[in-house]
Amino acid sequence: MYSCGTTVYNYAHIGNLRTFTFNDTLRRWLRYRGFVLNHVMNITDVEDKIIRKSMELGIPMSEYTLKYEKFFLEDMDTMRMEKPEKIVRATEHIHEMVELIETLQTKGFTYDSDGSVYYRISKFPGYGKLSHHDFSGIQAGARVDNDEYDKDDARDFVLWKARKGEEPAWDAPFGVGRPGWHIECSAMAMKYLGDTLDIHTGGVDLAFPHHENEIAQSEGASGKPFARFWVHCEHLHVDMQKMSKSLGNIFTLRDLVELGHTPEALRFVLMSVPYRKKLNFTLESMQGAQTSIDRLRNYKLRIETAKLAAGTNEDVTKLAAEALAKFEASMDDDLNTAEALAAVFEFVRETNSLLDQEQFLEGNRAAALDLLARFDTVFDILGVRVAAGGIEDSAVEALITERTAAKKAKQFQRSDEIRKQLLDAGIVLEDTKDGVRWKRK
RNA sequence: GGCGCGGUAGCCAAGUGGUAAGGCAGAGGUCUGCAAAACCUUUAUGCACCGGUUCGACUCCGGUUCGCGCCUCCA
Repeated sequence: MYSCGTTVYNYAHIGNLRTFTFNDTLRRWLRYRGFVLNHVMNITDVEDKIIRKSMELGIPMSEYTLKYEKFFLEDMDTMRMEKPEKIVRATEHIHEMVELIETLQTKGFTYDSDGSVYYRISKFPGYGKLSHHDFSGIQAGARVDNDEYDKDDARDFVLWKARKGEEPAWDAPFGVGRPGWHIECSAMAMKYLGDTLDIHTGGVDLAFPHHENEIAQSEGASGKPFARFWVHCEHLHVDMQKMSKSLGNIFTLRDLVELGHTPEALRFVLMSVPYRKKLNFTLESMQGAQTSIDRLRNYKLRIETAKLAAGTNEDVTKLAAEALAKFEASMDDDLNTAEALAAVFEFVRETNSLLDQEQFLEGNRAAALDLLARFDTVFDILGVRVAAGGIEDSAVEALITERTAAKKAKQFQRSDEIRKQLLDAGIVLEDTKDGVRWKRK
């Protein structure tokens, strides 16, 4: 599997993060179903914006890109995304790109213009198939180009850009310069995954022209189908509109954390809408997501700690089996995460009621926990990360013991004091009929 | 203009020829020394509008309307 990664010229925004969370969901579900993955994701670390910004700052391009690559990988980690088996940088595969361009030259798919090399789209009949673009009405050379490039056809795209000024460049048989964006993915995908990949993913906006161009390059060179499946993640919108600088509605993970939201809440929001649908992001939905996560975590805690009567309630066994079946069927159905989530919530509500009625028995505990564990294999939102330097579990337990004693002696002032002290340390107490339960906020 | 997506309760949102999942918010309740937390119940005679097909349509067909995206870099 190959995924178009990010261009490291700035912090990733939540739209980028949606696509990578989708990659992660797909990864995890394939693994859940027993597939062994070889997942490659690229990092674009040479490109117009990067060159311009690093030159403005007067620093080497790699210094600039490494900084944002680091932030990006940190964000992936914070969002609990699994790392692809390989993460590859464009600048470390210039040789492969040059070779691919040479192959295309030999096969007559290219032409030179002012030291740059272009792909001649009219040589590739299937162009436009993936994105349903019909170019039959466009005549070669009909469009009046701007001055920047001298192309024979508006559709043609650059494979190798001739060096301009002091920008970073590499030697190649066709002149000093740097690779075009599209050739990066073709070269790296084929190097690690062969001529034909099983799955190629990316954001919808990449379908045209990026993926269309990848197909033209790879299939032009190899003569074989490039990808068996193309899977595109729809965009995330903010308040019904695409994020853009002019609208000022771009959020990064760091922005949300500063507003007091958790990364898990974002993960939940991103996963609550199937990848193929547009997702309308609102800050209100972040709040709702957190409440939902807390509810699931409370349920898990309840199942783990409740005092249960011996025996097994077959109705619960049946409910758990049905919930798991629905969860798996939903995920199998083109990763319908919304339905999968619904299956779990339904089970939680039903079994919470049974717990209230003491109909949930000791023998049912394992099945419920197994469902949650399987759910969390994919969703990964139940585990709480303990902040470094936080209060130790044993200290919490000791204070709770003291508080319980104080309560028994009706020293409510002291018990409330302890409750407050723990709350300040991020520990929430819950008095239940089975005793005191606590959790980290 | 070309191609495509979508309009489902206050909000987010699944579904799809057989009579509306789920979450959040709201309302009511249970528990409790008080709280907090938690839990439960409840919330769309109707799925943008009009017409058609059908025993039956939110779901199919035709039309209308509104919103959005791609067609240049973009996850």
